[in-house]
Amino acid sequence: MPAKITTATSPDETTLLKIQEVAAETGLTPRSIRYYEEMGLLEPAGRSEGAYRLYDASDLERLRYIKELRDDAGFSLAQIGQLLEDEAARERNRERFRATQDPRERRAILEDARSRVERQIQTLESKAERLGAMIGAARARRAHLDGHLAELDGGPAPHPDRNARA
Amino acid sequence: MPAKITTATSPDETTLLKIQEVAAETGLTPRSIRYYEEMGLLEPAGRSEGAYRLYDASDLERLRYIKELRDDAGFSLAQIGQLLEDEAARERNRERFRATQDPRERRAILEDARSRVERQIQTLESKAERLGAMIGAARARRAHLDGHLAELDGGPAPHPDRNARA
DNA sequence: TCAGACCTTAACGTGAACGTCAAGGTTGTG
DNA sequence: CACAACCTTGACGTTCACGTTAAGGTCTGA
Repeated sequence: MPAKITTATSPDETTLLKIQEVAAETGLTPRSIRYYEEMGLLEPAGRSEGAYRLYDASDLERLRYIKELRDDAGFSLAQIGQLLEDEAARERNRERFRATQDPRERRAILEDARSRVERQIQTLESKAERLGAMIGAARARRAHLDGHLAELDGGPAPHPDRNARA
Repeated sequence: MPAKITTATSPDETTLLKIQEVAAETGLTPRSIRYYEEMGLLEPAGRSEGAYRLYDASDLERLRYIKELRDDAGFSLAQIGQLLEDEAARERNRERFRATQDPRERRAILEDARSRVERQIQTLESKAERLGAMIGAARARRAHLDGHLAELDGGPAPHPDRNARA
């Protein structure tokens, strides 16, 4: 029997992984995973009787998301913590939402959630925008080179400015 | 007289700045600028008689580029070093290009330069792509919330899936 | 010419994000 | 039940990207 759960939320015990398995699955190291927990970025779904950390599918998802934010977006763990905190608030709001029937309250909850997501989008988009500008500059350099290459190929008709986007 | 130059390349002495001025201009600290030099990311255009570092316009440009790569793209200084090394190779190629008349050699130089820029673009684009995916996911969440809000507004006609992009 | 603001190198300090090692407990397979 | 392979919690080490301080040289305006 693959380890009993001490937590209440045990959806399906076959889906629970030990830390090294999670590491293999996510490409993180066990140390990093523990460190993220230490930094408050996640809590394992449960613990075995012997206090082994046990992770479920949503934990994996979260860890992959953390890795994306770290590697792809280049955020610090502190920033990631902020983003995930907003995520957590979103979850709590879902509860509050289901708990009430009052449309006015529901609207408030939804709008709060929306503003949080909006902020995340803003954060990501500003990064993407600046990255896009850098890509644009690089493409311009490439276009310039292409112009010179074409110049070597055909006649010397530079027509100095074409091919702005890929 | 604002400091004599010890280097051969002195295009216009009025454009030369001391490190603190460069710091104010670029938003970096003097320490960071020296550290980047230490890491081989740039050399000041010249030195004063008393060995003060003196920077010209192209140095500022380079430093701003470094800052962009660091802050916006989130690259490590090592990665930035790679990108700038390619940049440097590009410059050397420009010299080699002007030095020859042979179309075959010119073509080779241009194509080498193009492949370097292409690599830079690939690096940046892969980052932008993954960032874009994350933004897409966030937008989907926002759309979901918007759906619920509309549901509260008008009649309960969810139509669950619209508004994929901003 | 000289005071004060700036610069130099050298060296040590710091926070983030882990790596690594030690000492011991847990699991599950033979 | 033995035992290898995993896990636990410390605790200390390491790398990166600087910050800070020390001891001294340089620049410039009054």
